[in-house]
Amino acid sequence: MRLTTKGRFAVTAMLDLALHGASGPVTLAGISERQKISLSYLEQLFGKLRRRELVESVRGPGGGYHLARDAGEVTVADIICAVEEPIDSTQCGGRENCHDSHRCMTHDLWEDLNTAVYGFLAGVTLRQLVERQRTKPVSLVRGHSKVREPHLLSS
Amino acid sequence: MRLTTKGRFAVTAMLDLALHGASGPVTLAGISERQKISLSYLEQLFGKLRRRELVESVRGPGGGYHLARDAGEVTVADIICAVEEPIDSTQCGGRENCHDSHRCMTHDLWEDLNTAVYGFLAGVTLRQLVERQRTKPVSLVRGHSKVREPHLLSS
DNA sequence: GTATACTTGACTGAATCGCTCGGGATTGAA
DNA sequence: TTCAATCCCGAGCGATTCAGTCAAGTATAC
Repeated sequence: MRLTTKGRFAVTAMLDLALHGASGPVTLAGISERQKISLSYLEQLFGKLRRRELVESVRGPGGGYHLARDAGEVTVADIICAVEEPIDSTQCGGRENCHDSHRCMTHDLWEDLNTAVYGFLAGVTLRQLVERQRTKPVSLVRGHSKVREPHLLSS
Repeated sequence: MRLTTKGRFAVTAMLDLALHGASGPVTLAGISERQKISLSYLEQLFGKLRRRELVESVRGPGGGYHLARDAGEVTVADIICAVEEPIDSTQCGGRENCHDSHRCMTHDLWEDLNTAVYGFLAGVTLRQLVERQRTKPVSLVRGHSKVREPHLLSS
């Protein structure tokens, strides 16, 4: 599990899709304008999201994208895994080439941390993000010194 | 908060340090050999770890590195933040250039996810990893019990 | 003095990131 | 039937980061 701005773009775009998807397909041009993400870059990202069956496309005029599943069935982990390059999590590969007493220490350690982070993000659904976005209208930027929303953590 | 193999190398190296630090300073050459990480690359990583005051160095023959604090006071998040490049978490920067109704949606969303992941990793200490490594079969890191204040994650 | 070990900085090939460009293919509407 | 909107796809590009090398230091123990 890798975390870069690429994943953030994808999550942002999916959230936009969920927010605007009520009235028919959402165009990438719209997302591009609202979220200030390059249209061509969005096309790349949505190619991956479509291949992972997180979104479905409607071609032709009036077309666009819509979620392939209910927002409650799509997690942040799904989205990030769809677009991020896979990380090569092992150098010993769980195979033969680690011999000494610290065999696979690296592997186990990182795999566990990885799993934990993944599990965390897999507990956050798009629906949660949508609701959080709707109930918390935008005012706070800097004054946000509060502890984070508990429902994001409890997963 | 970015997650790549670089952070994994650093965590692995710090864990090795914690495991072997009982009998004096640990040399990078030793870590390199045990963990199969390039010595020169370790030098770079430990330069950053030292500047962040996570480790201290002892020069000369018999020298090496040791933890600057108790293993229970060093978290995985500390280590990763020390070596990973900072992610530019905003394009609107919380400033003027986001005008429409979705102002800062991106910013808030990602910052919250970021904070949550950070908080999770900040709940895992080096000591926990050491103990888990020593008593092998213990299941998991999952014990991030309490919510933490998200003070300084933005940089 | 010399060997050991940390310290620093420049550099490099490969990969990835974020993005552009130029073309397609498909479809609804005029 | 034509046209425009929209998705689809691949090549390529400049910048950055990754992971690592190389070459020089400086400090210290012996």
